[in-house]
Amino acid sequence: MHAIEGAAARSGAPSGLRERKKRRTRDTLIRSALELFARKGYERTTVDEIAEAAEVSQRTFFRYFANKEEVALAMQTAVDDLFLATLRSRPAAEAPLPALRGAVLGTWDGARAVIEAVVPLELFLCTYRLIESTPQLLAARLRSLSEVEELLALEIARREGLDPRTDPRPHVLVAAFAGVMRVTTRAWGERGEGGLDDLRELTVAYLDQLGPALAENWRA
Amino acid sequence: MHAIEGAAARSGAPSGLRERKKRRTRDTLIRSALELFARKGYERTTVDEIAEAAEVSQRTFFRYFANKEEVALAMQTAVDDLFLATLRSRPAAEAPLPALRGAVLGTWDGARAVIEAVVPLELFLCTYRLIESTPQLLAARLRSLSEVEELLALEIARREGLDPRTDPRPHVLVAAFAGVMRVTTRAWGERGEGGLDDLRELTVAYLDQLGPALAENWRA
DNA sequence: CGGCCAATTGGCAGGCACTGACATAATTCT
DNA sequence: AGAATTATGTCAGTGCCTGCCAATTGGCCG
Repeated sequence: MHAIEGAAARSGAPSGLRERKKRRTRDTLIRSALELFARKGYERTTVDEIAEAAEVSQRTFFRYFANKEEVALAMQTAVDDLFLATLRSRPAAEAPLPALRGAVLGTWDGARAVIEAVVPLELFLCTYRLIESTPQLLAARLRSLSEVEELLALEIARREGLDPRTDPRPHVLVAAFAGVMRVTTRAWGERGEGGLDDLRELTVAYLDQLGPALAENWRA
Repeated sequence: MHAIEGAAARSGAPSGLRERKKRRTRDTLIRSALELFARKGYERTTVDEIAEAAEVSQRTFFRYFANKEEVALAMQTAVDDLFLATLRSRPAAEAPLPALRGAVLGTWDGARAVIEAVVPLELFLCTYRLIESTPQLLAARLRSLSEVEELLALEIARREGLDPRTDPRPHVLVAAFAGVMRVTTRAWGERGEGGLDDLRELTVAYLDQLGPALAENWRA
């Protein structure tokens, strides 16, 4: 049950009053954790402190999140889910690369709402930089992204009617695309400041460099 | 001092008798660890067991490796160092993408010697699959690769006489390239069997798919 | 409304990764 | 050979994470 929620938070909850409370507890844990991380750093924050701030026991924390990393990455995972949903809603006629490009830009537009339903945007931005600068979190984030990549490749293969076991193009395309996206968000984070709008602009700029970068002669 | 060894094992050690003993201890720790991992799995192997198998104390283990992940990834790191060295020895006239492609193929040729100086090749291959299938190790591996990517981008920028802060092409190229390499080695690992020669073939096949995958129309 | 069923939570004990501090042993240098 | 440096061992302690069982809570039906 937790696995389902963790992979992709169902939007249409058929739930009653109980589910609402669980969601509130979860959101409170995320908010408490991210605030503590931003204030004291990731490693200098203990799970006990997070649980206490959210007024639950440590044991309950671990029923909502498999480990300390997961709560730190919770909002990024939410954005990833949004990205996947956006890609799936793209017109079937679109070619693979334009579909990915369009989905990513659409995601940056819609991410604000998803984020602010749980935490202030500023706190999300702080967390973003924290992940990049905390080895353990960066590792977990990259692993999470590799899972997203696999889903993206499967979706691209489905759109094109290909068997991803036979044709390597879906995986190759997604790998190259995801690599560029990582570099993009990384450069965005290093700029220190800048909101989601800046990220949108940078995404366009970097994606447009893919062709030139693969060209043989860079002086041309 | 450990940081230096960890980042890139110096080939020309100006060492005496002491350095040799340290290297022996380190190699023994790696071998003991990888054998235990292959036999019992990564999580079911404790650091105490590794230390005991190598006949040192647990505390000494942590003086050679910052954490349990690092010993599991030690051989991959050695291959990464070889890859960087191979790229640096490429002719300056070569364009970026051919240089990367040539370096990777050269690395697969030379990797055997580097590996077998420490562990049997078969054990390395086992470890490879273990990393892919162990979430914690995969995360650490991906983070390590992202550091390699950064060094690659700096080297490409240097070769082309560019400032990587101004021109995004080095980072973009390396990101796309590294993404394809990840997919390649992953597909190789999923095939279950196959040695380094098969990996070499697969690398060529996947890299040749980069252009087609980025093309607009896949039916052409 | 009362009470049963299922799900959520808390508390406790314990394993394991990892670290700092200090003592001991081994190398190297003079 | 003795002094200085460096590697190693031991010990205690913190923090992440898990299994287990008891207690509480929410949902449902008679």
